[in-house]
Amino acid sequence: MTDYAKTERICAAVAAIPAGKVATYGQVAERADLPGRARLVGRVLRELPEHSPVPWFRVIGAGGRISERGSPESEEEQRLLLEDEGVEFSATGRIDLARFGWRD
DNA sequence: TCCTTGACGAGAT
DNA sequence: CATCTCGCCAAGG
Repeated sequence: MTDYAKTERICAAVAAIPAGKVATYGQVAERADLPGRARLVGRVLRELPEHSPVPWFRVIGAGGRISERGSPESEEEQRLLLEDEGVEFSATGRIDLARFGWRD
């Protein structure tokens, strides 16, 4: 399995998340047939080009929180994009996976 | 080639 | 809730 194929599968898994729902890194990894490779998912999303059609913002950490990265602007952008789709955040900034978590 | 760094995660303390 | 440890592994130094 080439690295390119892994990236493709991860992007496909992310693209499969319906609007208004969110999935965890680990969930995406499983879906991409790469169980236990959550970090790789984070890597791939980090490398995505600016205007990628991949809905990277629908991927959050297992705790229902937006993962930290260098810039707070990007995290804020993610929150706004999700809120635009109807995803709600608690007062502590967490998303209720029971309500907005993606399941087939 | 070795070592460090992570958009991670589950479990233990 | 805050740390820590460990498993995972691609990239870059």
